[in-house]
Amino acid sequence: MSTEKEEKIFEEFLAAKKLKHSEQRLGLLKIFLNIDRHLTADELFRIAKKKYPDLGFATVYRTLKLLCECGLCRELKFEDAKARYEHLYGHKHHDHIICIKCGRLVEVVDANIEDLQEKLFKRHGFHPQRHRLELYGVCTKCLPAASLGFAERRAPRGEPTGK
Amino acid sequence: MSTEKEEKIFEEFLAAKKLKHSEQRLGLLKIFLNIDRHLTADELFRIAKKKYPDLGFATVYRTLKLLCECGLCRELKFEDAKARYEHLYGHKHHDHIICIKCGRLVEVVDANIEDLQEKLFKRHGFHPQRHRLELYGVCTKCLPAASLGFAERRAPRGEPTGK
DNA sequence: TGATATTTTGATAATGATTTTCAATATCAA
DNA sequence: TTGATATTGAAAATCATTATCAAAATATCA
Repeated sequence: MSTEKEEKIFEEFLAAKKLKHSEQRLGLLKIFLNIDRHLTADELFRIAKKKYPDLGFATVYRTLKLLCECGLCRELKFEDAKARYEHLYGHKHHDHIICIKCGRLVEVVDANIEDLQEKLFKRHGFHPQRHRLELYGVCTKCLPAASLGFAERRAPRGEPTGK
Repeated sequence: MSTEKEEKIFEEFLAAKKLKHSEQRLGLLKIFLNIDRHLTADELFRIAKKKYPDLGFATVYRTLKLLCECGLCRELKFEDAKARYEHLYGHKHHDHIICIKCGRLVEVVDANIEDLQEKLFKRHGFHPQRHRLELYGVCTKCLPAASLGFAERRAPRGEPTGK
């Protein structure tokens, strides 16, 4: 997969901040861009460790932070403790619907909702910066189970259940 | 302030769950209901400690969890690490606008947005459960400062700046 | 009431994700 | 190259939140 455009963005960002290019940084970016799901720092660490056996934990966190700063990555914090990261490679702005039973994640885009959010900002005299919208519900696959009386089961610490 | 109705809800919830009534639990509820802002567990702890010098940390967390379960309290997780709690005493459902400069918080209600969210749930075959909407922007008070070139200053760990 | 069983409590240790520290190594500019 | 500076991995530190546990409080029922 060609990720040159993103690599260039990252390189330029590093240069602009007078930071240094490094094997790990670029390597992590490539690996990250080629995985199309929302990863925790730990998941990315495990995957990247295969290619870079010496890779350290902290480097993953440090690099993800840089990627967020230059707009190639977005940090998501759902209802559980750990942060997840999604890259913006071939994705436009979107919000998320999360199934509270199986953890399934759907990306949604809706112009109306974006417009309305802008209006709310204006109405309260705020200069819009960003927003976060998460919809929690039960997906079709899980609905039968839910209606069989498991609906009240609580996911541990509000974490999207399952995988 | 009369919080009898809420106290009754809590008592009945405890009874239904075969839990015991206790001085601390009711005391915390009263203190919590009489503060009209979004508290962290630690803030509530410090405040309640004045009335109950022996109060322990864990009890505050435990009680807040119970209050959430019985619907008197809602846990909020903004972009920083710690959870905040708001009671639903005299408040209907609302979302939040947060100023990323000063941390000011505004509660917003908008029927259109609620409707649209329902539609999104339906469109993707989800059975709605709850949602979370947070709008991050810069409030009027902070706009002059922002436009003076401080706009790029980063709040620590994404936490709403200031107090 | 009082005895007993069960919960709750506070203090403290444990947890788990993320950050910091620091000495060794890599990168860059001249 | 060289010297200055940034990055790295490992390990320790942080910070919010939870679990543990013995003592105290509360409920049950004889």
